[in-house]
Amino acid sequence: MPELPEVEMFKKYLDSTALNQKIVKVEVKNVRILKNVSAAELEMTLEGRQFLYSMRHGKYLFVNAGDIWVLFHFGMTGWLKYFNDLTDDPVHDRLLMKFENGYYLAFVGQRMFERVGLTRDVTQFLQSQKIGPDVLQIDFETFNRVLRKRRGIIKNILLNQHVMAGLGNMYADEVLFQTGILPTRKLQDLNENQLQDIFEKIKEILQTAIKLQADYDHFPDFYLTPNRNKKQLCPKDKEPLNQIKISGRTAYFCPQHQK
DNA sequence: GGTAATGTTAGACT
DNA sequence: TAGTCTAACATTAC
Repeated sequence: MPELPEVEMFKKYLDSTALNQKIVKVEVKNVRILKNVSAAELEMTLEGRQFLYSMRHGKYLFVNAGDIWVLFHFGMTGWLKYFNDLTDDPVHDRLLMKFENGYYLAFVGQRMFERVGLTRDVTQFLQSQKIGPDVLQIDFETFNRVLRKRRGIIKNILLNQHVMAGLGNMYADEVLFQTGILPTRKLQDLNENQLQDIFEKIKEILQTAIKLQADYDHFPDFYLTPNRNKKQLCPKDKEPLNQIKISGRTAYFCPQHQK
């Protein structure tokens, strides 16, 4: 689920459900998800406050609660659920917040890669984690400057949240497919036009994904993403995609259309 | 039962 | 020293 477009969906979900209501009870169900905070501190800090607004940076969601922010990172399997009846509480509920109106917001995730924490200063938090600029917010100059400092293969650089934040495994493959560049190409071997193309496709793909509510079953026919889990065929010529491991992650690509 | 899954990061390496 | 890369993390589904 959670690359940049999915986190954007979670933001919209939270904004439309859980804002401007007093939090009456907070329960950490599993301390493993806590980042730089104890269960007692998180619970005591949030109880009595309200969520006022939120902002997303890369794959992080920050929710303002007055002079403090709650940060969510959704790992591989995290999501949010707002509900009224406790019997609807998802199995892998890791953090449960109850509001004055009787509704609950659960932070859910099966694999324990999710994280929740507190910060008083979002900018400082991002700096401390060395998170790069949000990929939807940068212009080409910044993109180019940030990339040129790096070496190595292009896919790893696109995935590196210290370089720029938001792309994950699936969308990085999508960008490289649509730009016709092999995931194993070295950044140094790419020319300015190719970087410009990557930059533009990143924006276009992420904005399209957000518009389509990150539901890749409804992505345009020429997108790679819906194919990686299903037929694993290139949408252009219906030939089988190649599949290789890069730094432990599976990269899908079309050997005919990516050079 | 083996394998892979949308992510991050400690530690090894360069 | 700082950037790069791999393995490990935890759990479930196929």
